[in-house]
Amino acid sequence: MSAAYSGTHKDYLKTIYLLTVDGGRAETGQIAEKLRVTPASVTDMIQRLASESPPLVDYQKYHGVTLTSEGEQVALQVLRHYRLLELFLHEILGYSWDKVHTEANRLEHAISEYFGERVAEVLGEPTRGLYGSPIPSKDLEMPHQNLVCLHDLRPGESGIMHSIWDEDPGLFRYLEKYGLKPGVKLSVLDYSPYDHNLHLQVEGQEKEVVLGASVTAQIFVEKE
Amino acid sequence: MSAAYSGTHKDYLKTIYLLTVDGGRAETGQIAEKLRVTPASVTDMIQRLASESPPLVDYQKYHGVTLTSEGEQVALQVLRHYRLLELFLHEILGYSWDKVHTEANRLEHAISEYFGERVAEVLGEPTRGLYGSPIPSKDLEMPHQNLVCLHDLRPGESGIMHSIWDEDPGLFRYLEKYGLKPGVKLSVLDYSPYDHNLHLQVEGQEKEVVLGASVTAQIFVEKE
DNA sequence: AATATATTTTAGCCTAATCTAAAATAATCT
DNA sequence: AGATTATTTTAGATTAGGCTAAAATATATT
Repeated sequence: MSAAYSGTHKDYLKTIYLLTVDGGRAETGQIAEKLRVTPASVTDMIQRLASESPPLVDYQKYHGVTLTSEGEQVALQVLRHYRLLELFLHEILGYSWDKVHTEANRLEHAISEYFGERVAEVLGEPTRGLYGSPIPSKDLEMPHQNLVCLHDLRPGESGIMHSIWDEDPGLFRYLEKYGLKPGVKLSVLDYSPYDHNLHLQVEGQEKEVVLGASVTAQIFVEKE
Repeated sequence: MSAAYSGTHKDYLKTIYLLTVDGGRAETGQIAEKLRVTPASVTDMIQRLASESPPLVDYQKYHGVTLTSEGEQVALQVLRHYRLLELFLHEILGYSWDKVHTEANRLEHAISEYFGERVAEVLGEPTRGLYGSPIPSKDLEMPHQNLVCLHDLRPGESGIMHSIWDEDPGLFRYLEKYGLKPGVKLSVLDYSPYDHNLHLQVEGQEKEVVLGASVTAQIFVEKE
């Protein structure tokens, strides 16, 4: 199936995917930051990705990139492996949240297709990974979901906590203290337009939870 | 503990270790063959390994290398990870014998120290891997064993099948047909000096097993 | 001991992925 | 609109690891 793209190629494609799921284009600087390389290196790599045949990205000078459908296939494949690995490290090898990220990244470009599928089977073909992140299926379909940003919910609306942007373990642990973890139901009690705080009723919590905009902007919920 | 040597360095060190356990020096050509690179590349790499500080190999031009004790530490560390991985792939992920080898090799230089130790724990801190290969302990001691080559046993002597040289899955499956696998007791019934065949009594087998020199030279047994 | 063969080393070159510094372009602010 | 600031791209260099072809050394054979 998938040709043998280098591990580095794959990193770029995964990153671009993540930066463009919401529809925009991925900018050189953003990619550089995520990948911790210089913008010059990104430009370089992007141009190589664009001149593969078939091209893996659509590149417009000074205006960032999007994935072509070929690029997206590769990205989804990588993302599948990556998220399976995260889950695997946590569930089978007992890794803590914090350690999962780096190790999965390193392993990601070493594992074979076969390894990925073995892991998937051992884990019971999961469709959700850590932090509730969606795992593309074997034939690279993203599990359907009606996700909105918690920040955009208003009083009376409710949903199920799904995942957090950026997979930041620190934030994750912070939210856990308020009973906020993937799968938990929540509803919005109040919203104050001045500070953009949201007052939430969280399933299993007595007291209401108040979160600021910088936090709610990070949280995805599946709307009911 | 161990500095961050590159994955390629580690491959070389592991290979050199395996080629020198029996006391000799590893020759450029042998290393090249195992690693499937040209002899020129090997010379190059060897020289780099020799000029690390501290040096990882003892190199004498035109006369191959041995590991320094620093090099051996690294090699044992790699070997530990490698053999843990092999076992892990087989036991936990259900890999067949044949597939284990390549995947373990690829994974080997991607995994962290921590990963290795997690795997070790999940497997129950094993001291023997696939094919009965010895796994260095966490503090890099090789499990003690009184190994001899089956080829050197004579009528009346006996031992326990331990492992095969080169970890060739094909040969391994062949031997399995005669009940010969790690842990099985065997004794030598007869030896013919003309063709160097050995006649064996194998535990659990009715008929005696006759093996040629090219096969017995590949088999290690733990002498009683 | 001299030659032939085999192995190892050197020398020079290549590619992928990165970097820095300078040039080009885009975005922002008065 | 023009000037300043920020971002992106180019150009040229570097490093690791590998290659080929030719030179050096060792080993084997007569």
